[in-house]
Amino acid sequence: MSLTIRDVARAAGVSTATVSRALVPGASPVAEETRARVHSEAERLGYRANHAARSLKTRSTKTVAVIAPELANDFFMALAEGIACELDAQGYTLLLATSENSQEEEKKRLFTLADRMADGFIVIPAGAGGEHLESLAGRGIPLVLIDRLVEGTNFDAVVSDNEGGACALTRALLADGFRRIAFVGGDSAISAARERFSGYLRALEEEGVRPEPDWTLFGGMGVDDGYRRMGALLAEKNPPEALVAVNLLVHLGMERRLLEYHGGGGEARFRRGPYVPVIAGFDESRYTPFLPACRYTAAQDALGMGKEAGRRILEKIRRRREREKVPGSAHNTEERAAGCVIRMPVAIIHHQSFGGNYG
Amino acid sequence: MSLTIRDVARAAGVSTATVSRALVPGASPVAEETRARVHSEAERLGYRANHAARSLKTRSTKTVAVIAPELANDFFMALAEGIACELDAQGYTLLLATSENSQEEEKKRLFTLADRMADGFIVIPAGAGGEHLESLAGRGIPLVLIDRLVEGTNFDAVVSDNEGGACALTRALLADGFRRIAFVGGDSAISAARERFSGYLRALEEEGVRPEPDWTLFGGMGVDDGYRRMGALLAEKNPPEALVAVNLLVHLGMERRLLEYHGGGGEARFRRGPYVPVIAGFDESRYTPFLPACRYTAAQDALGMGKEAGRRILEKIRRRREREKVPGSAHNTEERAAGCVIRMPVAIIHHQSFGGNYG
DNA sequence: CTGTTAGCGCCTTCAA
DNA sequence: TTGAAGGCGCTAACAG
Repeated sequence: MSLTIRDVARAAGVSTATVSRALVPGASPVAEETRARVHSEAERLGYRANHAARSLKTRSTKTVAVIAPELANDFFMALAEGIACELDAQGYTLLLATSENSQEEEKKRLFTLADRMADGFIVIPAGAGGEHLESLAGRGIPLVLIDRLVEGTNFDAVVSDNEGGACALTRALLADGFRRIAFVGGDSAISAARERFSGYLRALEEEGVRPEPDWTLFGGMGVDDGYRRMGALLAEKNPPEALVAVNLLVHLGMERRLLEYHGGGGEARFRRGPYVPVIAGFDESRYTPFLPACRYTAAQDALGMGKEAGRRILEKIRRRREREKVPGSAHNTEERAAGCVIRMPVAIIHHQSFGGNYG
Repeated sequence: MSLTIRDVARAAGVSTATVSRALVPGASPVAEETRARVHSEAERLGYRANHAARSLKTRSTKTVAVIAPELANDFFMALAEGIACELDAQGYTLLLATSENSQEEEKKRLFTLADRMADGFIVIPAGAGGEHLESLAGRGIPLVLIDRLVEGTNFDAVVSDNEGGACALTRALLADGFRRIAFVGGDSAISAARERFSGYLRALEEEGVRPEPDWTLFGGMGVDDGYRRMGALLAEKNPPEALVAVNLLVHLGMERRLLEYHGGGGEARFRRGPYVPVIAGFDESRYTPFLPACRYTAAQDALGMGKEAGRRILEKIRRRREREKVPGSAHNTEERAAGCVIRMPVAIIHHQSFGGNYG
């Protein structure tokens, strides 16, 4: 059916070996004239190399797999776009898959894609377990984590300065005079959530403020979770004046619950209501300016994080290939450098145009 | 390095052919006892089939490529999740790539992925041109469009009832008593935009209303475009009372511009301002309840569309394989059935809880 | 039901 | 600088 290297060889009057050499950039030397002829013939015939055959031979697919807990998530996809940007520049293809927020799925995907010989992986871990990741790394497959760390492991990673961001967010609320501040949402299996929580605690401690025990319960990372926790807080006799949301989804759920609480009848409800809290939340997006209770957000540099992770994985892939070139180096020469964690700064944004002013 | 089928064969005391037959589900008959032994040995050794070798032989990768204009887009990713859901169920892998809103990129990606032998493609076209798509289809590669059609082509497609949705949206505004209604955003290269615009026109005609010429200019599909168009409308001496937004991004830009216009100082601005329009827009999301001017949205069933497209592509892949089984059938037996376009209904949602009430 | 055999298309020593 | 030849791991005839 389709054209092979042999067709090109015949057309150009050379051997298949020469065609291969002429077509692969970094290959052995070929006479300039020959190379040109091969290229023009290949072009003329519309030859396209068979990727499977090449992979079978070279054991490389020029592919990096990215596994995200979900696809319909602005932040994760912004990370993915950053990664894609870096990979494209190097002729690599991005393979995007979802773990559906399940470690079991994550593991399956990971192995499926490893079988397909992805050259490397960038993973946003769905949970706390890291055995499957270790197992990949044990096979010598390059891996870098992004956005979240996995406790007890030592992988290279690119994450935000979650602790610092949450601390800054909380400090901003304290500086505004609030003392009764709750932390909403979170999941102890997710490093970003733990770090943000501890940043919140640190800021409070600095000011000698102690939060109510009820206000420091984790409650999940989704919209529903924020909705529920907000509902619980509304039921308290003396609710917090300000809130720190662990992420945008939780933040959104909280705003939704507040909207309902205030009766949803004309905007004046926000002044009329007995309870008007202020929210500071992680993640900035196109939508945060419209969230009524939102006063501060911590903006992560998702694109930058993605690019950084892309660079890291390409570097590891390159090093691996080099290592395997040298037959002398046994498998135990396997890169065992300590996992290097890059923390990217976050920017605190003050939303004064909307929600910041009704309090 | 890694285990091959031969290692398993040796361990199980059978030939490689038998191992292959035992491991592939739909293969030739194998004695139950043999199959069990092969499976247990494969398991014990931790054998994993080499995908490249298998693809090289079978010319199939069990992969469907999805090309979207961008990744960080809730609607596109919701389509992708619908597709993934269907593919997973059939043991196929989703390969997600982005065209970065460029036809040139779309074309490159398409060919790259075709070389990697994706078994089929689901494309959200970035623009109006369809030569590259035709070229793929000419090679007999299964393809279905989603969300947008390409003029002058005849591919299978799954789209929303854009015309009907926009018409319903506009009718709702008319029923509320508005007569001066503008259409904002759009791109003549994108079928969904054209269809929505014509739905808007139809509703107006039914009521004998004629829009200002300025109010029917397309102006792009992004946030910035909505922002700019809204700015232009604000500058008019007699601006429209109501607006139909071509999509959520444009809608968002419009809301942003309105926010600024009203001065961003406390919520009372919405009553104080001289100009308080109502917006009806395509796409429902978690955020639309918070958009102050938003009264109606047309909710597309993205998940359902994705699933439908997934089913369609798998069906085409299946048929293609069958067709190629029969050697008698020449290439011209190639499926040439008229492209079947499925139109999914949209739901009109009334946002009364927030923006709908201040007008 | 199972083994033998012959490639799939490409890259890569080894010689020339 | 180029050609010849072998094999990557797997599947699909064809015999047995």
